[in-house]
Amino acid sequence: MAKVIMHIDLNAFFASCEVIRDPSLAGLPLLIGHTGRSGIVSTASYEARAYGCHSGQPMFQALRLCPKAKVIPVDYDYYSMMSLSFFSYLKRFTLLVEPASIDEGFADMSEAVKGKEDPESFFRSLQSELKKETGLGCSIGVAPTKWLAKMASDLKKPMGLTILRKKDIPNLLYPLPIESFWGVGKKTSPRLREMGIASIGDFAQALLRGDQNVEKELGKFALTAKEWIQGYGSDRVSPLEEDPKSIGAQETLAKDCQTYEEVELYFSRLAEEISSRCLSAGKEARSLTVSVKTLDFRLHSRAMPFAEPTRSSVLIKEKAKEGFRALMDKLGDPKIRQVGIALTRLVDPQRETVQMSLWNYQDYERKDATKLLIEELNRKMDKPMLKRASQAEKGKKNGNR
DNA sequence: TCTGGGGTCCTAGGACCC
DNA sequence: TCTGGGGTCCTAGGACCC
Repeated sequence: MAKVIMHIDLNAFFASCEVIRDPSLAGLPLLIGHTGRSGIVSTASYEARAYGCHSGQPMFQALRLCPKAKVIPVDYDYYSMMSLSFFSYLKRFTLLVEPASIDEGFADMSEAVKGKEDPESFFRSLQSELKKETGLGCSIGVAPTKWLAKMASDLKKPMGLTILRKKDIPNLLYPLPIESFWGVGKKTSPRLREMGIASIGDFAQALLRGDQNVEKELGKFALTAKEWIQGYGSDRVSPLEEDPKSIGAQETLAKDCQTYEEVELYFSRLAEEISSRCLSAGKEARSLTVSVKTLDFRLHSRAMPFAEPTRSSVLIKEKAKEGFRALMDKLGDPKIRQVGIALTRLVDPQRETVQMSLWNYQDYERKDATKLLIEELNRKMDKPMLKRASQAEKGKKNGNR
């Protein structure tokens, strides 16, 4: 039985939030974003979009297009609050709500629409009630899979509503330019165009006949895309929050730098920040990745394992410094415009005792490894923890998959 | 005044073990 | 001494999304 998946996307979310806070901004061209040397537009209000402004654009370019636009700095904490009230509104209809980002999400409405004679007016009123209650406008896509729902919600903006059935795919999606295929970005679309694929319909045909060039270009994604366009993608809405796989922060430098001394303050800030976010997430990191962006906008990175899992800002900064030096050495001390640190290979501190020791083992000289491992186990582990952890390991090995 | 910051997933290649 | 393949773990870089 086909599910009823809704994708709901808040229109010009940051700008809407600002208008809600200060209604005198209504109807004005607004640019929400940072203004510094490398500021970009996070969100442009629809009035600003009429001038060609859009998110991701350098702020100075947007201002050239629309000099009278009002620039407002991003207030992420406030938008996060508004986002929460948006998602709790959705939960009135179903608990199967999956946030996809701060301003969009999926909801499994299969139960909610059951027995409704006129689903369209049901979604229409869901939309207008949200607007009435919170001031937030949204576009809604309804379809049997998440990908189709996402594509549907993009079809009409703002305040759009599109119900897309499998049989509507050729009519509604095939005519769209290849660029609007979710998952095909600005690197892949020109390559597809070179192969004569200009529309989603062309793309679908190529995938369905198993075009070798296209498959080679897309790799594993070819199979996924083929399923999506046939209406067979995932329809599982999972309300449970996933564990983060990495926690990182980066910052564009006030001016281009070359030495560690010049960027040390940035590293202090970044280390503090990710350390505290790691604590909030209840995680520790087994590795860290330092990255620098050179003047040609290329990103270079260097992974550095910790001796044992940590979230200490002191250790993070120390390790980042080491990695930075190694990276700059390898690159020949280029000028850089951005630095970043990310914590990776995150673990739950309480449950990782055994793995932690095994990890340490890899860090030691091979010849001493066994001895050190035994010492480590004796020193670090209380017996019950050891028992629990090894049982968990056993369970994992014997478990499914 | 050229182009942010938060992520996820994929790929290719290397190290190491059996 | 040479050859070799499979599997796992890790790294660096890139594509994509909001």
